[in-house]
Amino acid sequence: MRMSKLYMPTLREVPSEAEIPSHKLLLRAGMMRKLVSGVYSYLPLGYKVLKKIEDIVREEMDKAGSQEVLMSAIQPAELWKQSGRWYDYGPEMFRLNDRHEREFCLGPTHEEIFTDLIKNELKSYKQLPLNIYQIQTKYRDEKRPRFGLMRCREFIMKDAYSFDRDEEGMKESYREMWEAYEKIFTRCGLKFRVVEGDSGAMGGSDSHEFMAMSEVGESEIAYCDDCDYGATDERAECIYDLKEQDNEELEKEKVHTPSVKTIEQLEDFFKLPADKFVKMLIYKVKDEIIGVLIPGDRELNEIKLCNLLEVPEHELILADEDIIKEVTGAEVGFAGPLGLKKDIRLLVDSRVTKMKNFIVGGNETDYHIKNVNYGRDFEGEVVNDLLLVQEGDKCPKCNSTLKIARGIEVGNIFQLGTKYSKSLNATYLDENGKEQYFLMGSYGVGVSRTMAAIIEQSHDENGIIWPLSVAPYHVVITIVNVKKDEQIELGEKLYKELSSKGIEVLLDDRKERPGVKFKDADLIGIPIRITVGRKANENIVEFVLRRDGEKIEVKADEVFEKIKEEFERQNLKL
RNA sequence: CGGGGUGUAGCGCAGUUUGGUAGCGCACAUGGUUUGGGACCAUGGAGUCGGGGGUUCGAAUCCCUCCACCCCGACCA
Repeated sequence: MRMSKLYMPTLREVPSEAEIPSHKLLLRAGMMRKLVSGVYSYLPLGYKVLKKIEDIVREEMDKAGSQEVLMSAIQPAELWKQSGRWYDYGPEMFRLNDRHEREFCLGPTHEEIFTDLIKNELKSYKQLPLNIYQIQTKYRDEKRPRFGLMRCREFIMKDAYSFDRDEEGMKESYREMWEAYEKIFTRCGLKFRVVEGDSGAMGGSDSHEFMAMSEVGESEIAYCDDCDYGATDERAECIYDLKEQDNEELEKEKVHTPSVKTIEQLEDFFKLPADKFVKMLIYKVKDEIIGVLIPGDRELNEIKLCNLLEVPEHELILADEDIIKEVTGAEVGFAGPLGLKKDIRLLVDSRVTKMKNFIVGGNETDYHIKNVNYGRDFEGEVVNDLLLVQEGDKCPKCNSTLKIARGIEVGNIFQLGTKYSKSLNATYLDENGKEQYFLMGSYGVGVSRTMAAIIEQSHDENGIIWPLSVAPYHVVITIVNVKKDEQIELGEKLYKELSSKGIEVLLDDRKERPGVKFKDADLIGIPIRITVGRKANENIVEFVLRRDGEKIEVKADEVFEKIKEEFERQNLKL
């Protein structure tokens, strides 16, 4: 491709809407433009990258035995009503009516549609397992689209669905997808971790998330360097040793604590560390009031609480002032398990039962009670673990120390079980002619998000640094001065030669000053640059790698070999 | 959806406090000089000042209202 003809509107200045590197660089490099909030148009360079990522996904899915199909983005409401998700999905779903007032939505995901597709024709156990996928546009009316391609309202996703006869088969399909995903993200050049996820709203049992490690990631994960354990913060099991506790239970005592409400204020007032306190959080779940007791130095994990109570997250509401007053008889900040005005369900994190002589709110404004002990002074439903992990907690697998990091969720895999086959009545006949529900799995890759994740992990102050596997072009030939015939001739010659050998080449034949060309080449992140300049008449050019910027002079007829070396270094065939 | 902020030429911004009819840099066009890391000079084109309503002789500026966009929180590929 000749750059004089390429539609590549690069920007010197960053549009003020962009905050993170991938968003800024995609705009500056002329790879995409915003249409409206959360919806982007892909320009030639950006679309090329997207297609490269798609092709990697496609190859690995095909190799794993999945078959590609293409479904519509527009879906009838009926199927969603059958699965119940028409109501559960909420305002995230783009809904629309046709001229006959029939209801539709723009698909946020395709479990219902895939299940419906196969259920009338996939009838025998002999046809199983089946795995089908598509690469297609998804729509989610996000509460807050942000960070460019990171959280969009329209995005490109690969979604796959497996259908198996039994649990064992489903697990096998799951494992195959796991392996395919590891290959996909490795080929995209991403540093990633596979972590346990919370299956929450998708239903089903086991799930894992593929996290591209990045500071700007929206998910927090806990992981272990000494083994392969990793989990999202919502899911991670929280294990830690309590500090040494008193041997004897002391007599409890009411203490006047005027206006001392928060844990920090209490630490200050009592001159004691946060782990000597127990805090009580009060929640409203439907019509029930629930008190949750956890150690003062820890945070509650609301997802774990939701899973325990078997309610969706939006039904768990932190109690307001009025409810707290009603339950405790005191202002906010003095809640405790002793002497509650109302009989409420009390959940107690197991760690609290092991603490001795701790301090709790007195259920009376400006009072706390010290030397409180579980069992002697109060009782409740003991729950093993309701806490949010912290850096330094113990690894549940190997007892080593956990670390916390941020990640971009670029893929996930779910074991769905029979959730959708049951609600949509999708069955096959087994050897005995008996109807059985399919065991399903669903597997997503955020294709457009992966593009952003690659940039987040691979850029510098000058622009993007694409790995060869997804770069829009492998090589850019920069002609320093287009008024010099020998430079043009050599550039053109190399352009033809390399192109004919299967290398994707950009020829910078623009009538621009060299500085502009170098800046653009760096910005758009072409992995290899061949500079044709001063020594063109000696048949010598410069070979530069975008990732380290080191320049070496090579003879023009050795360029191909040098390029080949770099392909090999990046584990690519040429 | 709650909290905060912004909206003036394609992009980045000034002008708004104190009303007087719109400006700077980049980009774009033309001519010239330049040519190894975003050149310089000259000339030029480009604006419903987010929309609507109001106050006023007069509104980018004051008031009301609607909208869009961005950031922080709860959700997800």
